[in-house]
Amino acid sequence: MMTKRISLKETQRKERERLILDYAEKALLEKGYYDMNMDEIAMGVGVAKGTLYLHFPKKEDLVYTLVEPKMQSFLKSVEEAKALPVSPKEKLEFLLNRELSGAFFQLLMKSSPDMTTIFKSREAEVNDILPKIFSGIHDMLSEGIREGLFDPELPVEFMSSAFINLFEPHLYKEMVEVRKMPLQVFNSHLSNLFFRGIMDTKETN
Amino acid sequence: MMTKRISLKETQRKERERLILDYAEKALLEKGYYDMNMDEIAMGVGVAKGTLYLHFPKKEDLVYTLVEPKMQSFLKSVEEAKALPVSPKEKLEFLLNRELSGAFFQLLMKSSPDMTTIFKSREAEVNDILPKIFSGIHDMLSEGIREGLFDPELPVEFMSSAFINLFEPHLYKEMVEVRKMPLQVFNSHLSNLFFRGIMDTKETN
Amino acid sequence: MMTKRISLKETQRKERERLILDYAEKALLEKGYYDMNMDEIAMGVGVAKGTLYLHFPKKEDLVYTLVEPKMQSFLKSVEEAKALPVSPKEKLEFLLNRELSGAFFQLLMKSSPDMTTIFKSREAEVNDILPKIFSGIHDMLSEGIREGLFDPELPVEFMSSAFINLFEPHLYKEMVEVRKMPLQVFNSHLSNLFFRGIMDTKETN
Amino acid sequence: MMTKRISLKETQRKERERLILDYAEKALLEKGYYDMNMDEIAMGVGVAKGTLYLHFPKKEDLVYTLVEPKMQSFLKSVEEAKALPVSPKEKLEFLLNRELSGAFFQLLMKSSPDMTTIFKSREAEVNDILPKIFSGIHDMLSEGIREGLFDPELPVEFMSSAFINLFEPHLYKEMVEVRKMPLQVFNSHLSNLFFRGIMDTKETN
DNA sequence: TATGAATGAGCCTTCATTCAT
DNA sequence: TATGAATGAAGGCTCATTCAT
Repeated sequence: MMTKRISLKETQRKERERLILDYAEKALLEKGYYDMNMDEIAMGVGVAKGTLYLHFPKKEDLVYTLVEPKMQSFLKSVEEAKALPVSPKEKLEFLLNRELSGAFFQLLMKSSPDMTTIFKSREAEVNDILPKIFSGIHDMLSEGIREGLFDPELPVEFMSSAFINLFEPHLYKEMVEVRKMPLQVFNSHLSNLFFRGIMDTKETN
Repeated sequence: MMTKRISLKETQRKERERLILDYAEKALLEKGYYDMNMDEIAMGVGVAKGTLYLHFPKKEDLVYTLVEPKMQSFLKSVEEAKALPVSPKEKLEFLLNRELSGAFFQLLMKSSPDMTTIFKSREAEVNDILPKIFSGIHDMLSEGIREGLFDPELPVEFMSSAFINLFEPHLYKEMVEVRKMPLQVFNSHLSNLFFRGIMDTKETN
Repeated sequence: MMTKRISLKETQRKERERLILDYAEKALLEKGYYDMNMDEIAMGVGVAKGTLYLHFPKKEDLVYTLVEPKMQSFLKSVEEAKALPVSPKEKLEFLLNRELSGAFFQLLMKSSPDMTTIFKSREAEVNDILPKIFSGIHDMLSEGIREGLFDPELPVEFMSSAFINLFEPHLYKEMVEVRKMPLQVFNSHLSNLFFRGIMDTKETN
Repeated sequence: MMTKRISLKETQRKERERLILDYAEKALLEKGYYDMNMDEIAMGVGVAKGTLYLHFPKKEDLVYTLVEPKMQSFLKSVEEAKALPVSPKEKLEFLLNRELSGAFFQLLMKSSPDMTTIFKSREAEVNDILPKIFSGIHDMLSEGIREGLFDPELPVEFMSSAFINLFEPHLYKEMVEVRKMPLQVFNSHLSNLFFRGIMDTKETN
């Protein structure tokens, strides 16, 4: 019974935290880090300002809490992709499929000047995650080159940066959310575009 | 004589405005909209803070004045490209070559949440320029499809968004500024990647 | 039986109140009124914050409850001293001995600007106790003057303020707590210093 | 003329700063560090809150700027006293005369728990001044003992702490400000009290 | 009765903008 | 016209106090 009550409270706490994070994510995406303010979030969620600070000691922490699991999930997908017993192209396609609609968000973040502030305050943690993501992708591309699938004249860094760019949310938003292109179709277009782009075509010539 | 003096003053005024805009551009790129502040810009340019407000009534106006000519120049390039008596592919390559190193900047801006604020305050003007840019690109791509060059299965909007993404500054920065890849090489990789990606390859199969 | 249970509860209540007061006293002395906060006290005592408010409706009340018995005890000592069948000098020495190491604390309080806030909220009570303390000391000093022991040229108010100053905790802290001077020695130095200072020495000349 | 204008502005600036410091000193003495707030000071001085921050970057700095010159002036008096070609007793009397009515204030500060905060933020500077004050007084007292004037049985630290206590503002306030005892008379009572207290009286016995 | 999550007033500080000189 | 001191609205954060459980 004691346990039940505790877990009830804990549940409510998590729920509240979820509400805050959801609202904050929306605000962050719409307004950016600086234009979203703690008052407005409190209002939006329907709690007092102080309550936010029970969950997140700083504004930075709230935002980082938002971003961190997305980076983690992305990293996890990268690692799963790498471990698949398929061709590098299929691995990367798996990754695109898995992450395009969801967690790509963090990469938007990385490009925003706002995010620099946040990431600076968590440098150690960020430096633990992001490089792993990049090197995972790098590995898959290198593998593809070694196997003669991808164009050896394109530097791997070029490919990986271009690949990362695919997760940039504007294209996704425009095509899937605005123009209602089915996600499947969007994914296949995107991977076609990219893989035809990096394919080693010399044998064809 | 009167005219001369005025035009002298006017010249000085323009010069100063140039200095302010140059410094502000650097600051904006390095720190983003919120972390660049008017004090710092005044200091950096070597004028008093009040002087900034003689040139730009709001911080927003300063930044918009920064972005606007870049959009205009981009639009001009689009129109020049369209008018060239060459294939659509070559038109788009011309555009890439012309704008990659310079004015793509504005598109970074557009993606940043900060910029939303700025653009909102100038909605009318922005809505006059941006759609023309997109439709210009759209036109060249459609032309390419009609001529059987580009894959008709890829929606034009998809192609154009992907094309716009090429100007996203991260890839450029990483490859050209950090890794010192020559701009020529970078351009050719980029256009290879893109055009192989959108090429109509059915005949090849 | 009813009474017994109540008194048991009452005992526990008092015990807890004691714990709170003890912890708060330490915190108050170390950090002052504003840097000691209710969270920290609750934590330190091992009760919930709300519990503090069952005992003391305001932070001010907690602190006043701390100070008040010390003033009372000091007053009691003054009255005992007055009633002793010995010389005024010995009465005052008794008072020094009795109170130096303990309750002088409240007087530190009085000098701190923080305490002003506290005392203002309890003006009536404070005005009932402090004047009695001062007049008790005043009486002993007057008696000593009348008996030709103390210098009649020194105003009594001067003597009494100087005497009160002896309880100022800095000297005590420095000598007894930091330099480990035995309390006996400290007391005798202090009373020597004071009484030689106020002694009527004309007859010696 | 240029110079004149500059010095005029500078004069006004100093005047304003003086007003702020004066008001802040009153507030600090009346309410203590925490109960005095920047809003109230701005209001009281008749400037906007932001203006305070043109003069003092932090609340702490404002208060420290208040306290620092008083410590410096006290130190200067100590050094002047030491250099006088008179007896140690007369040196210390000179110091009492000079500082009693004015700058002793800082020592009140030192005892207040609030001040701890301020001093912590300026540890280096404070540690440069305060020890010099104490050692200067210490030297004069030691000199007096060596010359057989002061009681060699009283530890010098005891004497010096007691001497410092004389500057404690309560006695002064009560006698001079409340009871209107002339400063001269107050000083002579005080030094009588103290010096009779520490005098070496063995030869008399 | 005891708890501790929730509250919100209040404080310090920043910075775009104004305006007297 | 150019200046830069002055302004004050707005934001992040703290903490005494309340109240549902």
